[in-house]
Amino acid sequence: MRTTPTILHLDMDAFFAQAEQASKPSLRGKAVVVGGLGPRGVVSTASYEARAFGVHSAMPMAQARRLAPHAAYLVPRFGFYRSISEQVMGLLRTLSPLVEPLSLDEAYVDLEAGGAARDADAAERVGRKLRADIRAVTGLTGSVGLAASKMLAKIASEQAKPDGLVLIPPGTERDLLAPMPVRALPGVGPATQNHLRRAGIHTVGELAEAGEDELVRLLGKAHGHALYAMALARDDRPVVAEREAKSVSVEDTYDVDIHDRLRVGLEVRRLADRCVARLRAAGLSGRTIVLKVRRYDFSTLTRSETLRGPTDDPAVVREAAARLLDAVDTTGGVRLLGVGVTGLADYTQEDLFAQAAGGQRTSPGEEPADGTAPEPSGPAERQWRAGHDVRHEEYGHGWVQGSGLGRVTVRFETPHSAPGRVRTFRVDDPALQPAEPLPLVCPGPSGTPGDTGLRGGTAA
DNA sequence: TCTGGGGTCCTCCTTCAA
DNA sequence: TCTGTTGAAGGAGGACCC
Repeated sequence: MRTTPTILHLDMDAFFAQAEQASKPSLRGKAVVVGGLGPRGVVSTASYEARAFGVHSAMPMAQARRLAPHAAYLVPRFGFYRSISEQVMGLLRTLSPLVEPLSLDEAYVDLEAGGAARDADAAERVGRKLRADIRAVTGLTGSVGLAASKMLAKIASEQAKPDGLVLIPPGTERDLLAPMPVRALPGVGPATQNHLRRAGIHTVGELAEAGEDELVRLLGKAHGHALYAMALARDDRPVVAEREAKSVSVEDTYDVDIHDRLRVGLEVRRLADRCVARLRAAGLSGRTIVLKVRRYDFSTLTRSETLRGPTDDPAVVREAAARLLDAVDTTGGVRLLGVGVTGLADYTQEDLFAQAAGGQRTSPGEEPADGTAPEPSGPAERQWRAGHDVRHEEYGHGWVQGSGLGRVTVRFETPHSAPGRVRTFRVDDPALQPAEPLPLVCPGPSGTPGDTGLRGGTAA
């Protein structure tokens, strides 16, 4: 492991919620919850104001509404978040060629590889400037952790949140980790925590004391070894810029359980087509088709079939998925269906199976650019989704605050306006059209760096 | 309370061929 | 010819992450 804190972990603060607050002045300082708004939706991100009510990620939306009934509830706009993410990742790549994105709002950077920093002071300067640049370019805040390994850099950024920077000086790692709960370590979830609790292990220090053999006995070989190393603050994993996808999948949870076997078959077919569209868009094909079924009682099963060769043919994937479905009992109803492809190969490779099948190819519909599921087929009536941008011929730019009963409510404001007024229209009002999100920062000669507050007791 | 969607990795079991 | 061993590959499920 290196001896300088030159691995940087960036984590944007409550990213989706913060982006929505930045684009909607009336929501600033208010509780905002982003997630699925259907009866079975869960919270993707809650703003810090919403977290004060106990709302957090992965919580069922119904529970969030009980805890924070006055919060703004919005559906995610992945296309919008992706465009902000690309700006942030661009800034990171100016620091080093070794940037490892973990998601839209998180990444590791190896500062040493880019020559951006060789010691603690330089690393901290780079971290401060990065936070200022992110604020100037995107208008949003992110937290930075700096340490000598990926694990510690991530723990540092967690401590820095929100809107801060924490550097863990090399040599202090074990003392810092020892009193922390085992859940602070990456890879320890509720099940592992329970396992360890039953063995009387609650903190990272106790984990280290337990010894490697005991952890392997409790948790299995891979997990035991890995956890013991982390408890001793040992982590040699390099920052990896390019990661190849290992699987592609799509799944849908239905608002109401599906009982009709015919309908289940049709949904599996649709999912297979969507999965192949994603596969092709990535220039991939795959050998193993996976069907996922979650039943009415939340029990989940998967069935898979490996073909003789890789395919990206929708007909082949549809047929395999249908065969797998034949072997699944769906009486009682299903709440989720999914289709995936693993065993991926470059799609330039010979597609043996498609050839064997006669090579007939159909063109499934492309996924929307924002990666969300297509609208359910139904009446041709336009759907106004909460939080999405619109433009009105007379009133200008705004966003959908809510819709129902043939009416849509729009708040007219932009990222740079004062909080705007609300007006209601018929859902089919021709003067109202969907619109693209507006930029959060006015393009100007140069941005004004924001607050570069440094927080955390261990900060140098 | 009632649990999304898209992934990765690990473990355990079975089958099959050498 | 029969039996036992071993390793790879496939298949299912679970835990975890954002």
